[in-house]
Amino acid sequence: MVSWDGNGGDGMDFRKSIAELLSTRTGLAADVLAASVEVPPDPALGDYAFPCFPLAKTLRKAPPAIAAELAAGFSDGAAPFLARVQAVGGYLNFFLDRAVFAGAVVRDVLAAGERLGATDEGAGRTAIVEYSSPNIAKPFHVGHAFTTILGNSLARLYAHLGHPVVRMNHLGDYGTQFGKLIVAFEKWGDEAALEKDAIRELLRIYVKFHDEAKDDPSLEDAARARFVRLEERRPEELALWQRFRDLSLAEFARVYDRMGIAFDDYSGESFYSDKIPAVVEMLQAKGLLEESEGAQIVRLDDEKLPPCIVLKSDGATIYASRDIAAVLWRKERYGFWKNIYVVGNPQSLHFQQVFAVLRKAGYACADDCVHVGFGLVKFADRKLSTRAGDVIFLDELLDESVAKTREIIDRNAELRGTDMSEAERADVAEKVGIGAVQYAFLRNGRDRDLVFSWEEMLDFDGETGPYAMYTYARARSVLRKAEAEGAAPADASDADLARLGGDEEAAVARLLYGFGDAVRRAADANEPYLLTRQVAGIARAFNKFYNNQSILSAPDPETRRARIALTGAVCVALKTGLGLLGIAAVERM
RNA sequence: GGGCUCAUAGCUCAGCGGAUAGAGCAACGGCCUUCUAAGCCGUGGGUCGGGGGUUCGAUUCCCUCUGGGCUCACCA
Repeated sequence: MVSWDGNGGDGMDFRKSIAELLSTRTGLAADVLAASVEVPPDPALGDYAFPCFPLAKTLRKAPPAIAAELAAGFSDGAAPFLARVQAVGGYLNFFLDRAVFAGAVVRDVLAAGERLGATDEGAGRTAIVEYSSPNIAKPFHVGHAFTTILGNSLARLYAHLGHPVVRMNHLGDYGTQFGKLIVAFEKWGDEAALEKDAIRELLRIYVKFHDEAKDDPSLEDAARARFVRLEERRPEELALWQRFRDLSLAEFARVYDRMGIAFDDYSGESFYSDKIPAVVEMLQAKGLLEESEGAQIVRLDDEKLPPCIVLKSDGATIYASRDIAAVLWRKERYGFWKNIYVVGNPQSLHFQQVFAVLRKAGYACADDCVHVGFGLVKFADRKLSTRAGDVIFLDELLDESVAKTREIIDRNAELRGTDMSEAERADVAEKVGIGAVQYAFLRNGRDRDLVFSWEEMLDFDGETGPYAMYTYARARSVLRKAEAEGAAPADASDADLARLGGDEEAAVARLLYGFGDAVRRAADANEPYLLTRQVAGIARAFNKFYNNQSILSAPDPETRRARIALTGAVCVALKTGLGLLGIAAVERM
C-alpha cells in the first residue's frame, strides 16, 4: 500500500510509487521517472501515465512497443493500489483501484479536518507579507482591493504551511501631503464633517487645497513649512497628523473587519523616517553613494538598472530610502525568511532597485525579498482616477454586492419556504456578498490587469464565490439531515468506503487528493488562484455527483454511509480552501 | 528608444515540453412530486497574434516581427 499522509504531506504520493515500480523495470532513476509521470487529459485514459517516447532512442525501439512490453511486466497484483496498467500508443497508462483510492482520500480528509493540506514545513521561518498599504486621508477604493485580498490570502497560505507570519500594513502616512492637509484643514476644515466621515472630508479639503494653490502658490510653501514642523515633531502639527491618521485607520478597519482581514504591524512611512539617516551613512561608508545633479544616488549599472535616488537634491528622503531602511529594520526585528511585497506591477522597477542597492551593500537578505506584483484594476474604457472622481469605494462595492445577494436570499427563501431569520439573512448576505468580491480577485493569475465591471462582479452564476459557498451550504444541508437521522461522516467503515467506485465519486476524490498540492503550489508561486481553481473544481465535481446520485436515499446502507462520508470530506475541503482564500463559508444560503 | 509584461472560443480566462487545446459567461435546447435550480445535462463556437528555429513531439522553449499595457531620477 502506498504510504499515506492525511495532512497533505508528501506521503500519499502515487506518482512516486509508480515511478518506483517503473524504476525496477527500466533501471532508470525513480526521481527522473517521477518527473515524467503525468496525469492524462481524460480520466478514461487512466489516473497516471508514463510517456515512453524519450526511451525510444536509447532502447532503439518504437514507443508503442516499449509501452506494450512494460505493460506486460505489470501482472495482476503488481501493486495493491493499481487496478490495471494498459499500453495505449506510446503511453503506459495506470488505473488506480478506485474504491481503495476514494476511500483512503475520504478517510484522511475527514481526519485532517481544518488542517487539510497543512504542514509544519515553515516552522521557524518567518514570512513577512506587506499588503494593502493605503494612503492615509485618501479613499480606500477598488484599486486597493487587489493587494488587500491577495495579500490576505498569501498570509493565510504561508501560515497553513507552518510559517510564522507577520502581516504588515505599510501605511502611506507621511510626506508633504500632510503639510497640505494641515494647512487646508486650518483654513477650510469642518470639524463635524471630519468626525462623521473623515476620509471624505479630508479628500474634500485636499482637492480644495489643489484648486486654491493654482492661484496662490504661497499655499505650497506653507504646506512644506508645516511638514518640516511635523518632522520636528511640533505638538500642533503632530496632534493634527495623529488625528488624521487615527480617523483614517478607523475607517480602514471597518473594511478590513468586513473582509476578515487583520494586520500585526502598521508601521508605515512615518515609522521608518528616523531610520533613514543611518542607512545613508551606511551607504556612504561603503562608498556606494554618489552625487548626481544635486541628488545622492547609487549607481546600478552592473545590475543593468537605472540609478537609485536615495536623497533628493534638496536633501529630503524618498521612498527608495524608506524602503531600504524598512528591509534592514525588518531583518533585525523579525529575521525574516521571506519579505514579501504585495504591490502593483508598476512598482516593479522600484523594488528591483531597492533590492539591488541592498545586494551591493552586501546584505544577503536582499535575495529573500520578493515583489509579488499584480495587474491594475481599471474600467473597460478608462483608468481608475482619484482626481476625476472616478473612484468606486471598496465599501460601496461590498455594499452593492451584499445588497444583490440579499435580494437573491429573500427570493429563494420565499421560493423554498425556508425559515431564515432577519439576522441570519443579513449575516449570510454580508458573507456571500463580500466573498463574491474577494473571489473575483483571486480567480485568475495576478499578473493580468483586471477590468472592473459591475455586471461581472455581481454575476453569481457559474464559477464564482457564491457558487463555491452555495455548494458548501448544500452539502452541509445534507449532513444536517443525516445527523438528524443519527448518521455522521465518521460512521463509514473501510468496507463502506469501498463503495465509492462511481465516476462522479472518483472525480470528487481525485480533486480532494490534489488539495494539499494546490495549497503548496499556490504558496510557492504566490498565486492563490491555483487553490481557487482546486476549490472550484471540487465544488463542480460535487455538484455533478449531487445531481446524479442520491446521498441520503442511496441504494443501500453501506453506500449511504460512504456517500455521507464523501459529502463530509467535501465540506472540509471547501471550508478550508475558502478560508485560505480569506472567504467565509455559510451553513445556509 | 531601453526594460518588464501580455496576446488562446463572441467576452473573461485556465492550460508542469506530450494524447482529440479546456472552463465559466453569453447563445440555443432540456431537467425542480425526490438531499437548496446561486444547481445539473446537452448543442454550437478555435489558422492558440504572424513568421522562423530547437525537438520523436511546441499553445508551452529560443529568435524575430506586429499589436496592447506598465515603466525608464528627485510622487509613492
